[in-house]
Amino acid sequence: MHAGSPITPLSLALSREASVVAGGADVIAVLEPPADTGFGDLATNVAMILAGSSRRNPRELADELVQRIGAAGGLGGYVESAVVAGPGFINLTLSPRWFADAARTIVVAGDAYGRGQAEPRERILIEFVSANPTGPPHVGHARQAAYGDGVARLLEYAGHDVTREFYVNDWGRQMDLFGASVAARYGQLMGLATEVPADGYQGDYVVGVAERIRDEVGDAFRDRVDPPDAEARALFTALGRDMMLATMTDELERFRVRFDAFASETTFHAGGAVTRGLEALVRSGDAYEQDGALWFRTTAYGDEKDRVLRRSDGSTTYLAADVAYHLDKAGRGGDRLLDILGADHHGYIARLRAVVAAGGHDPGMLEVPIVQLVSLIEGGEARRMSKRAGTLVTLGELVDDIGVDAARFFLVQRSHETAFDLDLDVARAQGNENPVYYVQYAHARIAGILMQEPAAPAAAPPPAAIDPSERALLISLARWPQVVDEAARRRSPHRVAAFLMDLARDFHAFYHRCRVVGEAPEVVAFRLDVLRATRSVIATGLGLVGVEAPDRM
RNA sequence: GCGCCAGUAGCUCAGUCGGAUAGAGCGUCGGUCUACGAAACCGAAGGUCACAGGUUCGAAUCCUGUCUGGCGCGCCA
Repeated sequence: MHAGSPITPLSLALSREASVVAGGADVIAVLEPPADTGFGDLATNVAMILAGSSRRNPRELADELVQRIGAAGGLGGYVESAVVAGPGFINLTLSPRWFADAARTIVVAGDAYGRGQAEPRERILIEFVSANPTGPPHVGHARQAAYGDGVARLLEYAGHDVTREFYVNDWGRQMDLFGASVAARYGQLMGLATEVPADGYQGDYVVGVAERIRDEVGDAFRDRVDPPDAEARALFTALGRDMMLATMTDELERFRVRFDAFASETTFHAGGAVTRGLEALVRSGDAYEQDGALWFRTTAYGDEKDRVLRRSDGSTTYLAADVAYHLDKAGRGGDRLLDILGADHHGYIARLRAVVAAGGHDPGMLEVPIVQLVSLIEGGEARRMSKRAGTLVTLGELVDDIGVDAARFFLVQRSHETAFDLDLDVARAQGNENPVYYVQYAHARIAGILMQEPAAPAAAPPPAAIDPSERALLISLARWPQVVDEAARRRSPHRVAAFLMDLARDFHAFYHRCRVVGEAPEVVAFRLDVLRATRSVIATGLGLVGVEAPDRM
């Protein structure tokens, strides 16, 4: 049951009849495309559902329901025939009037067709990508960005109030190492024999960071980097952080991913929020001292073991900052928190949930979708990537290679729960082996026809006959509101991509069987609506996965 | 050893709160441009849905067990 779908009136009318057959029980008849299009346009298993509760023969119930459909004038003239098949399915063949009305409805709704299906509407804070600003974003970040932004767009379209947030992990050991690495490279630029720490950042981009710092400060720190003093370390770390964060956001923006807010780990430390968070946990009895360290009793909330918040040397762990951050997020008054994490962080979920629960919030408000790994295939072989050796493929390189549209479509096409291999040869292809162009081409083709501005009569009756390809196309279009709803509820933008492939296929088949220009007036009128409706839904769907809908290619 | 995710066509993957003969793209084979864009369409071949039990009118889907792969199991982040 989805507002705006041309299937909904049918479903409601059928539900009324089914309730009567069931003796007054409340029934919802779900209408879906049948397994085989030869069976009809839509099918329902409602008789089989009723058979279960009323202990009656499903086929007998179906027969009765079919009679009532006939008596009800074919559900308002929309049903041409209804037949019982198989174990008790009812197959409906719809009338030309339904198809004409459906196309018109979608055209009139335009971009709003499918929008606002969410119930109830929520204020959702979605955090994703969140990385150490110690290097450029890589392919793994790209998948998380494509997924996180896809979910955000989907939730917005479904009617939720969404905020995209990037948590900057700009504090701690990794940042210190990064700062030391930058300082060493700066020293080398000054002609010194400084060396990047063995466990530091070896990538060439660090040289670039050092060069830009040299351009700013000149040789002022020449004598302070071998070894670097505290002030020098802080400066190189801070400048490096700013540059890398700027690189990340620039690259992500080029990838069509923008954030509404940034949260800095350093800020939580500097502002005292980390200390206050730990004190709150101690006060509530959720944290305790042992062996000189401060422990978070996460086992009380389902974790397998307790976790250290403050080490015996007095320094705080990553988790301590996340306590502050998540208490902050949970306390902002929204309904739901989404943390998009990579597969290597899934062991962290129980800890985050414990933070939310210990803060007195419903732990159910926190959802943590896990994005599995993506690897690159080229020439039939896995492309080796190592962060240490600096051979990671960056987001920027990926975009330069295959383009934003292909990158986003490929990365969001597969369920985030599945580790998958991205074949660069296929993604790079400009031709027919590339799925993203298959969908875009459908959009461009429609634009091409509409640009000819074919004339149509203002008000035309439905055409006498509807082609099978038109039936398939309209039924697909009618499913869109439900696709949006399911994809949003399940945080699964890949369902949008899969739908677009189906829709494009239906359109291309229609295109080859049905002409628009030069047909009878009522046929032209109908098919123009079909074209406009299809173009609108494709454009909307592509927009939800961050891909452009070109008028020509 | 424990936890999470996965195992579906030659390859990459959809489909998983039970429904009819299990799908798509790529690849392979064969057709289709003197009519709106052939970046397209039509057709064919290709499957023990990892395996074994169970639940029921009906299981790729739910339950149990087994096998295989990825990731994780730190006073790292």
